Amino acid sequence: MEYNFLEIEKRWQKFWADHKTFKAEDNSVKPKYYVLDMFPYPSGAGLHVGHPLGYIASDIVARYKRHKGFNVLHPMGYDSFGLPAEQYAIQTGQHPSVTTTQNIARYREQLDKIGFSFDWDREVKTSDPQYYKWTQWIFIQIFNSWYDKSADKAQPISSLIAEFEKNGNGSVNAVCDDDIKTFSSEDWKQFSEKEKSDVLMRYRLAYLGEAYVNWCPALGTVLANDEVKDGVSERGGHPVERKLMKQWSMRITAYAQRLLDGLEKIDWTESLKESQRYWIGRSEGTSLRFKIQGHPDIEVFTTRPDTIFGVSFVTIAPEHDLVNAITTPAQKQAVEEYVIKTKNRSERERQADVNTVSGVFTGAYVIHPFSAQQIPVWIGDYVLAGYGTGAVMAVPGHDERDYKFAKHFNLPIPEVVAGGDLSKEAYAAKEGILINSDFLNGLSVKEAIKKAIEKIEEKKIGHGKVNFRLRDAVFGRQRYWGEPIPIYYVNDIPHALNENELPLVLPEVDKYLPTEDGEPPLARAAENWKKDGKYNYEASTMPGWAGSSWYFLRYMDPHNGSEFADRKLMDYWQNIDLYIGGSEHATGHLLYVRFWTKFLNDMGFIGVDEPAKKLINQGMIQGRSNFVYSLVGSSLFISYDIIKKYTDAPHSREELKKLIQARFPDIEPAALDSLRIQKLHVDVNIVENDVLQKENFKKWRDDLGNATFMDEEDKYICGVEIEKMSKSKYNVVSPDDISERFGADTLRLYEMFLGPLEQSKPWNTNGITGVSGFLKKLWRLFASTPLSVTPSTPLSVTPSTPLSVTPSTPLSNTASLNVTEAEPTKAELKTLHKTIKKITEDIERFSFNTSVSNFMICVNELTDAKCNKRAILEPLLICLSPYAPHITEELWHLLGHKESIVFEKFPEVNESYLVDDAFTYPISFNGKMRFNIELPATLTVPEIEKEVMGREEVQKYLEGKTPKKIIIVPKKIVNIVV
RNA sequence: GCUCCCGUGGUGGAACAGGUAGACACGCAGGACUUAAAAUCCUGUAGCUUCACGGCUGUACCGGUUCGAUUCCGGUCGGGAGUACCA
Repeated sequence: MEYNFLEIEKRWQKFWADHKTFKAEDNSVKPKYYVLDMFPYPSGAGLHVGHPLGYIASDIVARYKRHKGFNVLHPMGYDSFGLPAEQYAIQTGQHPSVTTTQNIARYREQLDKIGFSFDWDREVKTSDPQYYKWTQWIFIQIFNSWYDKSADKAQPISSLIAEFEKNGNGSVNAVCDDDIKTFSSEDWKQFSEKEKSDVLMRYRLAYLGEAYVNWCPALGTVLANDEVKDGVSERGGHPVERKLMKQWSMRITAYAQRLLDGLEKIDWTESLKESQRYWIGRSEGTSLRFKIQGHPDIEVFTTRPDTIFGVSFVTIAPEHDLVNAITTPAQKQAVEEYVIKTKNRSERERQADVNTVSGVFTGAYVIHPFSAQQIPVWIGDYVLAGYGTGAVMAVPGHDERDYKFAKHFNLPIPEVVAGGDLSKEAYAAKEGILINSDFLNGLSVKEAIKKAIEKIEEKKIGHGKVNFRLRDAVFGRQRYWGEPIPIYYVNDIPHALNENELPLVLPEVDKYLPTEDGEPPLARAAENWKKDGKYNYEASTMPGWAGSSWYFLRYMDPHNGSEFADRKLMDYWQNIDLYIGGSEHATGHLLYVRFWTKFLNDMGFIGVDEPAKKLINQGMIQGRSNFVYSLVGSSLFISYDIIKKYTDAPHSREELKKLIQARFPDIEPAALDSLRIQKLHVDVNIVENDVLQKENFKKWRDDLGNATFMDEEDKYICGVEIEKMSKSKYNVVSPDDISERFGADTLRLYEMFLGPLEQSKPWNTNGITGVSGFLKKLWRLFASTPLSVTPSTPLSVTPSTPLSVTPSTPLSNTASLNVTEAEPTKAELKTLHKTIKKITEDIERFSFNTSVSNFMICVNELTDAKCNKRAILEPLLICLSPYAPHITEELWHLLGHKESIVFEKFPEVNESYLVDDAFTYPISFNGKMRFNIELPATLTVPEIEKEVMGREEVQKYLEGKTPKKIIIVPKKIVNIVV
């Protein structure tokens, strides 16, 4: 009987699908467990071996938890809106939905071959109108809300309107735009409809507002901060510039503090929490107003109010509102030139040379609030318009950037905190004693900060303030392939659609490009794409992160047509117990999904305020590229080991020439003469253990048919480098190929065996024979005949057995196996229970690589013991089934079971089998090992001490001296300190 | 620059709470079976030293705490990830 994995895996995958084995129950008395993978964007390239890594881990946990008696929710879906499908559409004219559907089908086919236990009935696709109907609905809820600081939660906008009508906005404590004028209830009632709408817009959590955004001209759209890396777009790498635009945004800043606090109670990795903390960027400081003759005050934010007497100038951003107003006629030209210059610099240039100091004097002066001195106002692009107030009080003595600026423009650098050497550099440390600072003199920095805030508040020129680095999230995208924003305009006033008008379905367009006058592609929609036939819809669409910000909830009730999900179901499933995905989503998706969860919780739609209790970032699997070395001008390929030997020094190159000439006399003289060697990527699929398969290589490309090889012992060795897995590098390994050659179970085990889940590592197929051999060994434990007298009769197990065989009538029967009903020995029970214990611990702490090792140890021991007893093998199968579901299911049925192994209870550890009769203690003196003593394992610590001290060898070593201390670590060691 | 993570054999990696470092696997070497190959099985495999028993050195480097450190603390070097004029 052979282990025919291809036939077995296909058959069981079909069985599970037909029987809906992995259906999650909505009404269950069992405890729930929700394991979720970050759903993929279905790209055209299909899956490579790196993609399923996290899915395999989550699948193991899901299957394990089922064995442990949990009702498991383990769904999968697709984040199917996105840029690549749209760009493909622009090039080919093919509708993105067509490409997306094809890609999804391909993904599904590949996923199915790995034997995942997903409940496919719950599949969601963000581009499905029945899904994005509810994305739009949630958008409307956010649009119809404002953030009440007093209650510290979102509230319906109707409550704000009621307050305006009653009392105006005087006592409203909201997170909103910061330059809203105060109005009374009478004022409010006088406002026109448009004015009312504008005012409300400044309070809404989803709002249309003017803001500096990341504009990407090449993509023709705005991008969120997390979609921009190093000044270029994350997708495509196009330059990005700052642009003032009217855009839909989300007031995520309202949730900054709660997003920060929430991190404390969730089990995510420290590094991930750290990057979210950094992204949110809370800083405590003081807001402070400087008076300026004839103009509104200039407000600054500082974390160092203690250095107030060290201020020698004030710097404002080039985009600051007051730039034009305060500039004196004499400076007007210089300022204008500077402002235009900085505006034209792309964000990337601006970031690239952060060390170049630039700025210009406005000619204006502010008055120092305490010393009453005149302080010059400068413009500098090191001050960012978007952070704080866009203005800083410059303290060159104690801030590096101010220091550089002052040095460059020869401005005074007063010292107000003792401890540094200001002739060399700024002293920015927050320690030291204040000097030259009037009422702050002699205080420590900490005390001075407190005192300065007191004085500032006393003078009513400012107050203590917390600032966040986090900016509101731009929500509109000038793209086609996204959710339409459910807004229409009547006389330029935006209105949200009603629930019964959803979904607002994405209209057909003739082209997927912006219109000639720069409107987003949706503006190309036919004339009749209008609300009630006359009102224009919003033409921008939602960003990629909209659909993924709540999908974990939709899985709980994916087909609900009347709500985004039923509250009862959401209360049962709560939130994700284990979430697995890449760390690249740390400051994007993972922040937005927390934001929406908190919002939905505020509004009472859901009962949880964090989406995931535990999160694991799986590492990236890199590609392992192979190279061949061609002699330019010839068809000769030289093996890497020869290249390595002969290319370092010039004289060895001469030797190489001679060598080539000796072995290949017919070589083209010109090629030999120049001896240029070109390194070329070679498809890793025609390389085995870094040895080139020459025949396949010749067939790989047409021009290689007459390739000749120079190598040693007929082995052409390829060069190796670790790179990102990509088609162009010919280093993509497809999971399909691995499954075909070794089986899906082997693929699953090997991906886990490769190393810790969270670590990035290169894919290397070389080691796979280890796990493949392990499964064969396991099979032989059941099917071989090491003990039996008569070999098992070979049943009709031809590999071509048709799939129609229903697994409830097993392919063959127990007779074909060689498993006995004999009583297991103590040693066999120990092997089994040791394994159960280790595996349980391994899974509970997500250490999948060690658990694979532990299975191998177990099977090795059982093979050595020639153990083929049912009482040992059956529990082992259950333990292994989360990892290698197909082979275990097959053997389980061959053992005569009718039910799927999926529903079996996970075996419990019986500790009594693990207790040894005797235990060997290493005895050390002062930490140095000397010898071992065997003692009964049941002894208590004092008994061990007594026994050890009674031994002749110990006494001999002590030579009559009394030990100072005896340290006994039960089951480990006895250390005697002399 | 800042923040976080990590440095263990030829390789991937184990060592979970400070207690016999190198489990397990790959690779390599030798052997068995075979006409041969594949497959399978057995033995060895950190370094130095010893005929051998054994001994010594070893977890990037330097130092500390401890009877005992891969593990804890301080410093240095090297690698990776995130982030970047955030006042």
